[in-house]
Amino acid sequence: MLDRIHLVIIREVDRQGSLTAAAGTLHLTQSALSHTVKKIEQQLGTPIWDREGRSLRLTQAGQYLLSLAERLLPQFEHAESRMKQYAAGERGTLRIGMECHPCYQWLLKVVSPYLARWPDVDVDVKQRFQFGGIGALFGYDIDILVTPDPLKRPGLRFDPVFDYEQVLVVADAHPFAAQRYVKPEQLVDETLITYPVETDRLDIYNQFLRPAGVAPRRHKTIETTDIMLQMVASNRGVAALPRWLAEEYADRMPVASVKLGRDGIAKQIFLGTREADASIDYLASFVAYARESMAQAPRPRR
Amino acid sequence: MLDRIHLVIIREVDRQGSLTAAAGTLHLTQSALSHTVKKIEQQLGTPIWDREGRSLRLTQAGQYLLSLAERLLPQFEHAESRMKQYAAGERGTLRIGMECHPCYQWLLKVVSPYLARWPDVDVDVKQRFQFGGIGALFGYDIDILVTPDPLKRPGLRFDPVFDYEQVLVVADAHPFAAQRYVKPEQLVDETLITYPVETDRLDIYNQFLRPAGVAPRRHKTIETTDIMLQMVASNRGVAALPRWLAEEYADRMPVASVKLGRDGIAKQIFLGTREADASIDYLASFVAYARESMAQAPRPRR
DNA sequence: ATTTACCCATTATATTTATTCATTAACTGC
DNA sequence: GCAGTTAATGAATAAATATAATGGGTAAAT
Repeated sequence: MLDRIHLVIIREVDRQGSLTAAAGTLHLTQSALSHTVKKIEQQLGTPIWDREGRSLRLTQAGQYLLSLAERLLPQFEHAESRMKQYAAGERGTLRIGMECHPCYQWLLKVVSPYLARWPDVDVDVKQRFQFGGIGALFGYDIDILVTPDPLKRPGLRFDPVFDYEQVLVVADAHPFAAQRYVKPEQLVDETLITYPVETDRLDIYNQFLRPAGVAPRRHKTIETTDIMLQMVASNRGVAALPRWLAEEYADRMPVASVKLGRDGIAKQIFLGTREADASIDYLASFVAYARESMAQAPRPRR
Repeated sequence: MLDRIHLVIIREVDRQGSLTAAAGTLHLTQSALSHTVKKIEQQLGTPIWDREGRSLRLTQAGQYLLSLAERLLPQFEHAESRMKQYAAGERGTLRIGMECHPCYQWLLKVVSPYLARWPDVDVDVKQRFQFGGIGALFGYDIDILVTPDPLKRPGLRFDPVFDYEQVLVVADAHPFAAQRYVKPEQLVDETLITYPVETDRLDIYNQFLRPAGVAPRRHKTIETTDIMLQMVASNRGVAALPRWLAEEYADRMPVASVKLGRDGIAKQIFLGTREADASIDYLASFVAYARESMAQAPRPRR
């Protein structure tokens, strides 16, 4: 029977590059590993590695098993840590996935009262996903997904938690700062700074530039909001961010917000959860906190 | 260490309802099971079942482990059958998921030459998904998804394989049969027959009725295409189906197709695959076959 | 060409772990 | 209360797993 330990071995041999090295990290002798490996290959009826001289290379079957291992082992590991938490009388870990760069600062505000209310729940935030946020939700890598792109799918549920307006942030000294709003065409001579994601996930492209058929002169990507705004402040480019975030920075930096188009760009942030988790109280509670935390925020039309 | 066998036990005890019964199906004695169960609960540090008299009830921890088992065990089982196929020199099993009721008949046409070309690949078709087609694809329950709703997500890839027109099928005797096309308003006195899926996945609602703000007098759902068309033939209602499918039936049943709206409703079918599987030749080959099989079909504008 | 350092496979042996048998205790329904 | 089940336990045994010691092979260094 293909067993967890076999997947562990396959993964570890792949990571370490050799049976001997893997034996070390697995606290086994090389001989022991050699034996189990031989046995499992016999049981499966197909080799997992091709022996090439003194090194191993995964066969096609082995590659499949490795991908299986990478997929299943984290779930075992998470289950075990969860059991440990049950044993210790704790409630569990809330794994939050973020698909929305600037939301991080908002998240912090929600998390802090939440942690106070649920002292025995841990919160873990992930920002990188192999198969995107939805994939992570389906794959049980995270329990909650923070995203601006909800995606109604059977088994998933998305709750809007707050509305905001996406605005253009420019230096105080920039001519746009005095305008009531900017038109798409005005950006053709600007440098646009965004987070490093595909352009078709950027609203300023989807809802502003692309419909008008224009593109900025240059497009730079920057990971962090702080650096991004420093660039904007020093007039090296313009950026699109949520208004509430821009206004926070406006207090301490020479930047100003301008509407994107006459009506502005209205956005919403959603929390995605699995319907199967509906009965987990501390999870539902997080959604409730998130909703409340921004109940007072401006609500542009949908 | 939480192991596969433990998940098997948890699942089997849940299915059988008692340790003794589970021991039977697992080919173990009751004693053996009792010992392992005790040991694993010790290792995890938390009970999996509450002993209530002589029956067991899952604790919260146990419920989590059961859901883990239902999620992971099928993957182990599939991996093993796949290994068996490698061992036998076969290529594998292509698991096709269908999210498109009437596509079944089209699929048969693609599968038959495919099976001839890949005699050592098995094909398996699934039509029910716990978390929808996308979830099944992410969760490695299927390898290919046939769907009219592609969904660009990281890690997934969708290829259009054919275009078709969605038409209204009515009885020959029906007044619509003589019209060049029907208008949405004309359906208000009709009974609409569809497959049993949510209305927001039905194009006749999304692209025809809802934009015009009308609804049919009655809405019936039927699982199978044959029965659906017999209902239509006996003038008990009208149905929306692909033109190529309707025309096949028109040869042997008194039914006719009418355009939906002046321009008709253009649709496409996509095959979804995981990008991680790009190198699996027999999988890519299926997509190629699917594409070719309908290369001669009419291509309405996108 | 030879040495050195690795690496994997094998055999026989030792140890640990899983399973069974036999028995007890506890519960359910009659 | 009794017959019929069910789960838990302890000691004995069977089975699986790990180890030590050794050998053969490969690649890089001398």
